[in-house]
Order: sequence, then structure tokens, then C-alpha cells
Amino acid sequence: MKPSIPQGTRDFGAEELQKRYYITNVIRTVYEKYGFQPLETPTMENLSTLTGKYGDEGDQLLFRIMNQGRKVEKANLKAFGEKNFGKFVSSLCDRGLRYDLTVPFARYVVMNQHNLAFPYKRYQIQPVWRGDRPQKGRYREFYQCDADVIGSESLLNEVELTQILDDVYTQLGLNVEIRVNNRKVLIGIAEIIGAADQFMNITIAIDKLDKIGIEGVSKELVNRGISEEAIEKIKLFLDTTGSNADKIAVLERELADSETGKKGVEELKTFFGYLNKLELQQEVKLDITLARGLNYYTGTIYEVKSKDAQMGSISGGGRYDDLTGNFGLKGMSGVGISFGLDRIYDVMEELGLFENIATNTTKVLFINFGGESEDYAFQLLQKIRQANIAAELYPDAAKMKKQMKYANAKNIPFVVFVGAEEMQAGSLKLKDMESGEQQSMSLEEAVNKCLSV
RNA sequence: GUGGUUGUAGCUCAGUUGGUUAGAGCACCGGAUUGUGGUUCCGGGGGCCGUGGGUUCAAAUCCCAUCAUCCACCCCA
Repeated sequence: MKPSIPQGTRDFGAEELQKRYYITNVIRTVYEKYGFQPLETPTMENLSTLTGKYGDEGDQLLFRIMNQGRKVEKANLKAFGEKNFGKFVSSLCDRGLRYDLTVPFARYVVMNQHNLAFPYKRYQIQPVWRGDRPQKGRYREFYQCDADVIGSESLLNEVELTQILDDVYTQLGLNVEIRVNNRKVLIGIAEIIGAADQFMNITIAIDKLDKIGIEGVSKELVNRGISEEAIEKIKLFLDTTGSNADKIAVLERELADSETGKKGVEELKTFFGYLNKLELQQEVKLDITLARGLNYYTGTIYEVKSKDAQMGSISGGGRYDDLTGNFGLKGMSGVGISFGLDRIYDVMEELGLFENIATNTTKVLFINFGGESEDYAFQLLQKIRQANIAAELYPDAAKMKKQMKYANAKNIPFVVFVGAEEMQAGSLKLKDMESGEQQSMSLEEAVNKCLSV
């Protein structure tokens, strides 16, 4: 049998993991600096928790887990006979793999509402699964690094999440554009042009502006059944250029007749008002065409893209007013962001940003000469580890060449020889593998030398 | 879900109009070198040519199917 792994999944070796840990450590540290606390939830959730939260498209991408044992009796054989396989499969599955971290978080909040201190700020770094066709920057199993605040409507939360985005990407050495918009503004636009019921169709179409241009968007809108008159009005909004303040001024003027729109504009003004008093490293841009985000977003929405690499969004997020409402807890507004670890990794790899990352490996390899010297080296090994130095003794008295090659392959900077001479003298011989220099010294001297690197 | 790309050694890839025993580089193993690696030199092991079927005297090469892969669309991190 040829070994293989499922489509869209990957193994991560030592080198990749070191880099991935580096990224998540930066994110975790920043999250904690802003007062977020960790949470982990199960890999699988009940399907009733997951379905209906991500739109039809999302539901189709959910990985379902087939029932086992007698539970297969629940299978809807009638649906199978009618070739309604979607329904048939659903009748066979009660659970699924988590599709994101936000919905499990909402479920957790509702289940633990009496024990949590609100506003509750949690971060969560775990894999999620989507039954998408894999391609560049898209995997079926990938890590999200989420932070959410729930139980507070203050826009200060939005501001702080933006600071977190800025802080993390600056620390990682990435040059990004943080795009911000507000769903209420989008709803306002839909109202003003007299197509409030077409809100989703409109946002999906205008979201593609930077990809297919204004003509492409017009065509898309026509296809989605929007009237010519409405499309002309939409174009007025899409043409808006200039600074964030300029754009807000235009929105304020044009959306004066929409209550929801006005609210959205107010929120943007407050948000940018705070933001302008901060010194951020990355560019934060109001983008009226930004519409992405899952179904549940209702206010501010975020999206982050690398300026130097071609890659979809590497972070996303937004405010959702009623995520916990589905689970019976009303009036809980939340806002959150998510870093896409795998895409950030791909971008950093492409830009060569990992070159300066110190990879932790064994610092010292003891060459094994067998017999008494093996025993002696083993004792020294214990002492060097007590000094908190990562060290290992080659477990077999293999040929010197083989042991040295092992040190090279693992990028071990120091090799220690303890043979008959050294045992006699009570010393050891330390070799610097990079320079090739070696000298006899005491254990203490060797420890100091290793610690100095 | 739709469209396309590519599947040959552990890895990256050659392989002519179908024609002897399918190659190279890197990696691996052994030797030159029994207490010193990276460089060099010599030697060696490794392949159901993705899988199944078909055409042919003859298939890595042509045809069909299937699986996998990467890319684009859709959607998203």
C-alpha cells in the first residue's frame, strides 16, 4: 500500500513547525497583552450548532461525520431512493468538524453565560476544516487564530482589534493593508437605491470591484436582477475616492435618508476618530466595496491583505450583533478578528521573512565512542542538561563520520568528544562545527561557551 | 460544485516520429580516511513510468477510464 494523506491536508516537519510556532507566539503574546484569554473547543460540534450559520455555500463545505453503529438506522432511505443525496447524508450525520472558531465560541458563551465575566475576551488558536477544493492559499485543514470580545457594543473594541492587527503584522515584518467597512453602510446603500431586499446580491457583486472593474460589477449586478437605475446609483458610491475622511463625508451626504446607513456612518466616524489619535505602522483604509465576511456580520468588517505578495485575505473579521441569539441568548453583540496562520506562513515564506528566525535545535552532540567513554559521556550529558542546554548523546557507538553527519544534518552547532585522553584528564573536547575549531576544556567552560551562542 | 495543468528513483526533473537492459543532478549507503563532519575522488543500492483497461509485433510514449496533484472560478483564512 502506498501511504498518503487526505486531499488538502499536510504534515508539518520540524522546520515548518518552528516557523509556525514563531507566528503563533507573536499572535498569542499580542492577544494576551490586550487582555484576551485562551479557549479551546472540540474538533467536532453537533451539526445543529454549525448548520445555517455560514450561508448555503458554507453548509455545503461542512465536513460531516457519519453516525456509527445502530445510529445508521436513522438513515433517510426515501431520500436516497429519490436521489436526494444531500438529505440522505444529513440523515446519517449528527456531527461535523468545526468550520470556524467563531460559532463554537458563541456556543461556548451561551453554555457558560453564568460563569463568564462580560465583556468576555477570548482568543483561540486551533485548526478548522472546510470541504473546499484546495488551491494556492487554500487548504481543507488550516489554522485560525481568533480573538473576540462579546458583550460590549463599544467601538473601542473595534479600535483595539485594529491595533492588534497592526501590532502583529508589524512584528512579523509584513507590509499589509487593513481594509475596513461597515455592513450598515452597505445596507444603507441598498436602501437608498431602492433594493433593500437585494442586499446580499449587491454586496457580493460590488465586492469584486478590484478584481473585475466597474463594468464587470455592472454586468454582475444585471445578472443578479438589479435594475439599471439602481446600478447607476451604486456607481456613484463606487467612484468615491480620496482619504478616509473624504469617503465618510460622501457617505454622510448620500446616506442621509437611510436610518441604518446613518448609523453606519456614525460608527465609522467614531472608529476613525479614535484611530487617528493612534500611531499605527500599517495602512488602515476605509473601503466601501469591502463586503466579505460570513453571513453573521452586522457592523464593522475587516479584511487584511499583504501588499507584497499575491494571496487572498490573510485576516478577516467583524461585528456580529446576534450570533448567540441562535442559541437562545439575545442582545449579545460581539466583534472579532482572525489571523489565517497558513496563509501568513505562505506569504512570509514567499517573501523570505523567516531567514532571521532562530531555529531551536540540539546545541551539543556528544560523540559516542562506546565502552567506558560512553558511560562517562552519558554522565557529562546529564550535567550539561542541568545547565538547560539542549544536548544529546549519539545512542550508538557508530562510526565517527556517521555521527558527525548526524550533527550536520540536525544543524547542531557544537560537538563534544570524550575519549580515553579526556577521561584521564577529566576534561572534554568541544568542537565548533561552523568554524571547525576545537579545544580541550572543563565542563564549566564548555557550558559557558554553549550559553554564549 | 465548474474548468484547466501535471503524474517517471526519497526529492527536482530529462526521456526524440511508439523500437534493445528507462537516465541525470541532489539525497542515501559503502570505500579512499579505525579520534573529526561540510569539499573532493571511486563504487553501490534503489523504478508496477500514479492505477486499471484498450490499440499494436512492440507502450513511459497513442486512446479511454479512474485516482491524485497543482492552478483558476465560486467562496473564503
